[in-house]
Amino acid sequence: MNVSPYKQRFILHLGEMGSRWGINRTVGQIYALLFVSREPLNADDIVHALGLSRSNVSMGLKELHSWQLVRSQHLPGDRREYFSAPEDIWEIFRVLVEERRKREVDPTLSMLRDALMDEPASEEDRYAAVRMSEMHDLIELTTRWVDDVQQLSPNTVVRLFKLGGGVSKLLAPRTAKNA
Amino acid sequence: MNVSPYKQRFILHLGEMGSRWGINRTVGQIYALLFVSREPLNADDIVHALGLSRSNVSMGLKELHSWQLVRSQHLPGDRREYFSAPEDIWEIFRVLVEERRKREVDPTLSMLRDALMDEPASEEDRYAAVRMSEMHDLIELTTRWVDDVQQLSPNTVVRLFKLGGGVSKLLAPRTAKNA
DNA sequence: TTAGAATTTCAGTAATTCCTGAAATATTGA
DNA sequence: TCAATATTTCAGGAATTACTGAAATTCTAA
Repeated sequence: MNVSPYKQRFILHLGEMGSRWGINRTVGQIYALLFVSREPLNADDIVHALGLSRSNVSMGLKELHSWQLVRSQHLPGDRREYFSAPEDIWEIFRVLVEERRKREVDPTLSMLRDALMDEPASEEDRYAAVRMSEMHDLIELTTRWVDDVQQLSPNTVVRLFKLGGGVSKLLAPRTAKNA
Repeated sequence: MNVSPYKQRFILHLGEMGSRWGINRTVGQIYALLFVSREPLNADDIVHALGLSRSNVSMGLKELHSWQLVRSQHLPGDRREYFSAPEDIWEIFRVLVEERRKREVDPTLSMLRDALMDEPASEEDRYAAVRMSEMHDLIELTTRWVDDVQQLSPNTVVRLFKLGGGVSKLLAPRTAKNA
């Protein structure tokens, strides 16, 4: 169908990358198509643009919805549902980070928390406990920081990120307390 | 075989999570086992501990090696190869971030760079170009920042992360130039 | 060199994930 | 309410990925 070669390249790439992420090829393609489309699309538009079956598109949109990566709306005088990716790239980024965390990090964090409640029964297990708590603490530190930064405005985040490693100069010199 | 229930829980969990990451269950289990083992293990140890086939363990270790997540060494008077996960959790974290970036982000970044060299041929493509460059810029900003922070000492990173959103107070007030 | 031990490769099978078409369900304008 | 249109569900087949055992290769101590 009529997807320009310009868009096509992007769509095919995100489809391939999809499998390296937790999503499959067609879900990646559907998202890519919506991302570069100025106007919202209905399911049949997507079927024709990408050559997928109607049911596959339905399932793909459902999955993207569960990731909160697509919005749906109705156009006046048309009873079909129209889909689009949110405009704001920062919003997209935020949602993506949050959803990946929910799926890939949180379960491990809570499993570690639980497991560390148990008393290790042997020397070996004591070592395992140390390792697991190292992992726990690192994950917790990182996710807390991510939560915190999510609260800042995009502008602040941009300035912060541009500062890069230079930010360390702003930190108070190390003391016995926070060393 | 003799993996304590304490460790078992952790190993099984990381196995399941493996599939949400880019690795499969057995690779996840092998890594988990090494991570909580004080002593390096040889391939047969792993076979017995996890009940996998010898060839599967061999392939799994190879994959972990390609991720730079395991080290191998030889013990005196034993010609078998012994495997371990690096001690330093920060080193592990750094490697993980770097490898995932290499696999999941860099290909997209360079694809976007390439694609954006082409002249969009229509109004539609012009919109696609804007979206793609938004994506490009955000990825570049983020990965550059990650590179930068990787240079800091773990201690500095901990202090920085603990600061969380509070870091914004340290930034110079917004000016016309950096707004 | 060579025999035995350690490791890797690989073809075939098992398991999982993906995708489709058909049928069922839901929605809405008349 | 009904009929037309839109959407979802789902069983089965296609495609992909994971795993195994057997054979090939590599390594090393004697």
